[in-house]
Parts: sequence; C-alpha cells; structure tokens
Amino acid sequence: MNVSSICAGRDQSEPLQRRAKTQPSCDALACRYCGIYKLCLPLGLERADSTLLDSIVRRKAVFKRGQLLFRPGQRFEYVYAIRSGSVKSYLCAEDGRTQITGFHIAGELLGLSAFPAREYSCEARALETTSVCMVDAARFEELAQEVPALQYQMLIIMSRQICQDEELMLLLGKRSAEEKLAGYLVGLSRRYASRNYSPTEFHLSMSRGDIGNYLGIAEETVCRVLARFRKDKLITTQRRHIRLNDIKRLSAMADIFAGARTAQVRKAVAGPV
Amino acid sequence: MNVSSICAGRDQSEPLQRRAKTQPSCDALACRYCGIYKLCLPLGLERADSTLLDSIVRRKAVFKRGQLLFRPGQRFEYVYAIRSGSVKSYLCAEDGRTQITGFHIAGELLGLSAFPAREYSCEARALETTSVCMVDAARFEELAQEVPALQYQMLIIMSRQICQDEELMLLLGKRSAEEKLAGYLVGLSRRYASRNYSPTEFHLSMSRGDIGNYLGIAEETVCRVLARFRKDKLITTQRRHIRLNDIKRLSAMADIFAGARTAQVRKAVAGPV
DNA sequence: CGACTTCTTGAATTAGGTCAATCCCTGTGG
DNA sequence: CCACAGGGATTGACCTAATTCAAGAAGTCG
Repeated sequence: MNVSSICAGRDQSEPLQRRAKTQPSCDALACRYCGIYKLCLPLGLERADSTLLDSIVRRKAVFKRGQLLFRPGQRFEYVYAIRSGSVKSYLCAEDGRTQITGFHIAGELLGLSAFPAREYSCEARALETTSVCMVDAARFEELAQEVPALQYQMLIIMSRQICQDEELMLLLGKRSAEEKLAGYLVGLSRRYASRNYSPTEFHLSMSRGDIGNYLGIAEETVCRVLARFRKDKLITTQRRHIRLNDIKRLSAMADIFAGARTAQVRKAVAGPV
Repeated sequence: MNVSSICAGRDQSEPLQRRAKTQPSCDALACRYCGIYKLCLPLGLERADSTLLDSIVRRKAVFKRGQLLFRPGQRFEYVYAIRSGSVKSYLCAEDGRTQITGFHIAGELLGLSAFPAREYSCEARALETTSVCMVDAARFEELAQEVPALQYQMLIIMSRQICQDEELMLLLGKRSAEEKLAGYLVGLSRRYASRNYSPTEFHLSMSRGDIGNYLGIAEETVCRVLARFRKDKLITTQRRHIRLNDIKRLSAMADIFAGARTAQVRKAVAGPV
C-alpha cells in the first residue's frame, strides 16, 4: 500500500487474508465529518490543520467478527482507531495457548506499542463487525517528529496502557474467580460510562471463553460465577446482554482499583521488604 | 528539592521516610566517569553534550534493603536509573493484598510511566542495597521537548515495558506453577545474560514470597516446585543462590516467550473468533 | 431446517492454598 | 566466642476452589 493507492479503486488489491471492506480516505467521509472525530483528538491534532488528520488516515475499513487486524511479526503499517465495534488483542504461546491482553472498544487506539519495534507484538481480531480508521504508521511517525504534542500524546496513551496492564496483573494474580469477574464487570461498566453509554446495561461482545481467558479462569467457571451472581440478584443476563443490578456490591467484591488512589491513607501493608 | 540544593550539603534536609544516603551530583562522580554510563545512553543523550546528562541527574542515592523509592500518589519528581542492586515495584489493593509488577536490576529505568500522570502509579522498594541516579523529572521533561530523540527513547522504553507486562500476563494467566517458575527462571537468566552476567548461576535478590506474589502462587508452592526441580537435577539452590543445570529443559517447560517470534509458522490456533 | 457454536450445569478430580511445625541462616548482644 | 532471636525457607497434612470431562440446552447462520 503506497501513497498512490490512497485514492485508488476498491479493495481488489487487498491481501486475501484481510478481506475487510475498505474505502479510500478521500471520499465524502473526511475526518471532520466523522462521528468519532473528537475521539481522534487525543492524537494531538486538535490545533493542526483539519486536513492534517485526513492526510494520515489512509483508509477506513470494516472488519467482520473473527477477522484479523494484525498479527505479531507483521510489519507495523497502521495504527488503528476503532470507530465502532470491538477488538480483542492477545498473545499466543508456542503450544497454542493464548492470553487475551485486552478488549478494545470504540474510541480506543490499537497498535501503538508496535511503534518502536516496527512490527506488531500481539494479534488482534474483531469481536463483532468493527469499523476502524487505519492511520499510516510511517507518515504518522514523520508527523510526530514535527509535532511534539503528538509524541507526547503517544506517551500518555502508552503510559495509560501500562497502568491498565498492571491493573490486569493485579486481577490475574491472587484473586478468586468471583473477585475477578466482579472486577471485570465493574471495569467494563466504568469504561462504558466514560463513553456515555449505560453503565448498568450493556452488551458483552466477547464470549464467556474470552472472558475466562482474559481473567485466567475456565470458561465453565465464568458461567458458574455468573450463575451465582444471577442467583444473588447482582446481575441479570440474557446471553450476551447483561444488566448490573447492584454495582455497589459488585465494586465491594472487587475493590481493587481503588488501590492507587487511596495508597496514602492505607496502612503499611508490604512489610519491611 | 529545588535547583539551589543540587550542590547543597548532605542529607539533613531529607524527609525522614527516605533516609537514603545521597550525594550532590556535582561531585567527582560525574556521569562520564560512571560505571554504568553507557546504560544511560538509551536515554537518548549520546550525542548531546556530556554535561547535559550531568545537568539533569539531580543526585545519586543509595537505598538499603526495604527502603522505599516512591509510592503511588507521590508527585513525580524523579526518574530512577539503577546503578547497582535491585528494586521491586508493586501495586497495592485496598484490602492490603499486593501484586508485584516487576523486578528491576542494574541498568534499568524506573518511574517513567509516571510521566503523564505527574505522579507515580506504583510503589517501589529496594530489594537489597541499591544505588540509583535520580534524574529530575521536570528538567528531563523540558529537555525532552528540545531533544526529540529523547522522547523517542522514552517511547521505546515504555513500549518495551508494555510487551514485558503482557508477557507476564501470559505467565500469570493459565500456566501451572511449574511452568510459571520455569519461565521465571529462564527469563531471569536471559536478563542476566544480556548484561554479561552468568546465565546459569546467579543470586535471587527477591524472597520466595516475592517470587510467588509475582507469579500468582503461594510462597510454599514456590518452595515445593523448586524442591521438585532440585530433585530432578534441573537446578541447584543454596538459599538465594541458584544454578540452572539444564536451561534447555527449563525453557521447554516454559516455552512461552517464543510465542511472538514464531507466530508466523505456528498453525492457526485461535479459532475463528 | 440442520449444522455449529456458545452457553450452561453436573459430577469427579486435582492443583494449589492454608495452616502449622521445624529448620536454618544471619546478625546481635552478653 | 557463644547463645539467642528473628526472618526466611522448607516440609507435611489437610482442604477447598477451580479445573476437567461430559452432556445437554439454546441460540445463530447458511
């Protein structure tokens, strides 16, 4: 994919593997008319010429459920901005076992950590029909050289990623299945709330198996714990639709993420060493 | 700690909590004479004036075993470069449980992820007598504005951190205690090898409890698995001194970290979704 | 409508956790 | 120099939470 193909025809030239429907970026859907335009502002382009953003968005694409966005070892070509839908990213061990490292929803960026290594470090797959903007990595990088604010934003995003990963570790570490799942649901709820979706009622785009993998528990355990929550009237589920009836109690069960915020008042816990 | 105190007297003005012995950075031990000078080069200062590095290193300090470097919520004042010794960093949950998120050895940087939030996100404590350079965060940041290479290096370091964290997740996820510990030992071995220490014989500066916490298993399980490894002649231990007698077999048990590198040849494992 | 996938529940099994006792260094003070 | 204290490390016994295996229900898609 080179510059000359930006406005070229449709996707005949696409590699077979990625049969996502793509549109050239020069169509009527310029960034400033995009519904999630303001979600791209964290990219640090708010002050720049509005065509600047257009100039690095190579194309918009739609991935269907199960389609691959990228995999490890692949050359770092695009940064993905999720317009709608959701994506899971995961690492694969040699023996075939995998660890899901994150679920990504609309408004989030994907692939930034491939930046220095020049190739993706994990595999990413659409969980449902997902629309993305594909930002040309090379031009993005050029731009970053010129616009310090852009690099700064990347630092912020990556730093946030680190904190998020470390919270997941805390979750994976020494928590019971119940605590893990409660924490997971509360975390999701907060993410949705911050995007002005309902924090109490939403759609789980990932399977029970994915949730279990993410949390380090068996799929069956996820079902059983959800069943227990249901029995206790904490939640209501209908397949992948879920309603949280008692976030307070769920939060209390999880009570993890308060850690950083209340560290000062917390009494000394971690012995002398 | 303000500019005027760079060359001020000794540490009478130190907060009690941090009784580490400090030296002003204007002493004879300028950066260019420092034994780990080249380890600071990743900071992107190799081309710059050699006094540039000196100018942002506020002071060198020594922390004794168990002493605190920083904790969450504390203002982001310094980036720490470990000259010798080792440090653990960990998150604390509200209920007192903690999750160790990393062990850091000589030549590694600490605290960079606090950069955007302006405050540390985890707690860091010396595992043994540890000598560090404390780099003034504010001046470092100023400098980064001027020297793009510096910001770029930070991106690389943070990106590496993300990959490392995600590998730990893979380890924490669905691995048996044996696999976790084998992976841990092999990982340590590689880190030492990359620093020209013996990859087969080294000192574990962290306690069994810390290892267990890091890997999400009980201290007793660490002992039991180590005992099993010992019985199988895989390792020899004497308190915290350890020799790996059969790295090949240990690696085979762990076989995790090959994941990213061999993903291309690996057969499709992660179902359609 | 059938083939599939995902979800759910039950029963049996086990890895790893918890509790508790002991051992073994290391450092300290008489 | 030796005894003692204290913090790891180790080992054993028991127990529980979660896994595995298996079978069936409930959606979903071509």
